[in-house]
Amino acid sequence: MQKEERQQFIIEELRAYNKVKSIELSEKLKVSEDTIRRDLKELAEKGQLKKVHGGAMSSSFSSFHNSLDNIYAHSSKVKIVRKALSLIEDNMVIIIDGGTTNLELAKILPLDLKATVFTNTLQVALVLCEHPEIDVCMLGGKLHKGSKLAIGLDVVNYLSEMHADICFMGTSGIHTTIGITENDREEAITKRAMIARSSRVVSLAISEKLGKIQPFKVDSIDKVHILVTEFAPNHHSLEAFRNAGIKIL
Amino acid sequence: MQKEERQQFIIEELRAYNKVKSIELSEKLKVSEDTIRRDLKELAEKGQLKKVHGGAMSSSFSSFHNSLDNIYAHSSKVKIVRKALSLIEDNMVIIIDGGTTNLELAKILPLDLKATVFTNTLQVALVLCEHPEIDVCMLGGKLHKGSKLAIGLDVVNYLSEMHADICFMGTSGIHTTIGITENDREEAITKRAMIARSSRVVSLAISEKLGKIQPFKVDSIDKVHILVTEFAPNHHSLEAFRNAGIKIL
DNA sequence: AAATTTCATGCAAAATGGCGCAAAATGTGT
DNA sequence: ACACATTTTGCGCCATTTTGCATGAAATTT
Repeated sequence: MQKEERQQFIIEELRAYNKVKSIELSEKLKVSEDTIRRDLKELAEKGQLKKVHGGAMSSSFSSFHNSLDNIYAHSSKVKIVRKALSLIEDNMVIIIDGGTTNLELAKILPLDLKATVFTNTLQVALVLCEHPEIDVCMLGGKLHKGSKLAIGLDVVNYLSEMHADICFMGTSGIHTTIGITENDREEAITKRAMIARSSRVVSLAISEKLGKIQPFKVDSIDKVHILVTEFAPNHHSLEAFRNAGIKIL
Repeated sequence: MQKEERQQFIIEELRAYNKVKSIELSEKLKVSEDTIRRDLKELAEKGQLKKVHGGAMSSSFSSFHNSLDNIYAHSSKVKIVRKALSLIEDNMVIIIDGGTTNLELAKILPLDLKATVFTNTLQVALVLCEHPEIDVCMLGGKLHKGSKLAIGLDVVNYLSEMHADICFMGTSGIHTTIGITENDREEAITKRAMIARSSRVVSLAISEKLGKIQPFKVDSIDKVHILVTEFAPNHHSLEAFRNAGIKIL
């Protein structure tokens, strides 16, 4: 990957998210942070972005905020997806479900990852289109407006004909005895189908979802193999899940 | 392998990937890197690409030149979709295909329009999610990265089970005798399926697509019922299409 | 205040670019 | 068919660019 291409990518990231972090860029682009820093310096001199501690932001956006962390308020989700990244290897078949945490996962995937990804959410699909080595398959069907994801019969039908190595589940509620729950019936059914077609099920859940119960049951707790939260694995509130036989990351 | 042939190949690679590396070209073309360098130098002097360290990039891709003629094209697209709007009524079943013009159409749809819309493009689906009265159905399948739309067997299968009142076709090339053509085979097949399942087919085409021919045939010209361009309906360059029995808007 | 993270600088290794030259290929006129 | 000019190509040599690492300073967090 040459310099110009990298810088082009940085500009695009900036257009999309108004902010970039040096570390994340270096992970995505597989170069050292020094190189990223040099890129940012050059682009800053050309006036194409504004450097800030830890990264850069779109120069037009900068007047409103002056710290990256204001923009990165969702840092617990970033923590989660960083950990989840370790579960992904080249040539996997991956299902990525809806939810903002899963969207963060898609954004942080290395640019050169080779994989086949099935997703029912529009934004995840859009982000993955930027990855040249990933085969993206959109699970089609009636769209749920709020969450911008496809749900219902069409998705379930499609899923029934396939199999994935790993499934990253968005989580509205996860409870040690009740299991996984959702607040929409069709969404619950869709998730259940995803679980059924995956060798491994990973639940990405910010801590506020732990112990929460939603109206519609997705599946029992033993279907979840791995739980990833922003807490350290030995955190006390994860005790019950560990006892339920779930691997904690 | 002749020089011209090589340089042609480089241009094509550039069109496909927007970037090329000298080493890879020298391997693919079985010549020394020096030769490639000389080719790139010549092409750069002719303005057909932009040389960068380690290879070259598509010159249009990098700078604002691109965005400038986007702005120019944008105004004609807005003209087109304004006219196309008159074709839409409440409670219709609508297919919206890919392309930037169709995206403009989606953006301009009245917020209170009641309709069922099928689309295979991610951005159109996202825009339509903001419309509370529109049932949006995403046509799923393997995604074509550049155009961010679902193409291929899955889409065709899904279409075969439905029927729409009207279909807004993105247009890469439309020619009075050759018909509608596309630059991707699967995209062509997908469009053909859309046409087959719609009572009325509308081609939204900025003038530069008129008379253009792409490698893959979608369907014959008599499948198009209505043609919408930025020109006034009596414009001379639309004469041939009117004679072909197409209604001009 | 201490610990961690990020930044700047210098440096060396690796990759890439540029130039001249000679061999090979191609074109041209007789 | 032959000699000669022109173009194209590959190689060697060296300059330049790029990159990663080490070190210490600066900024930020705990």
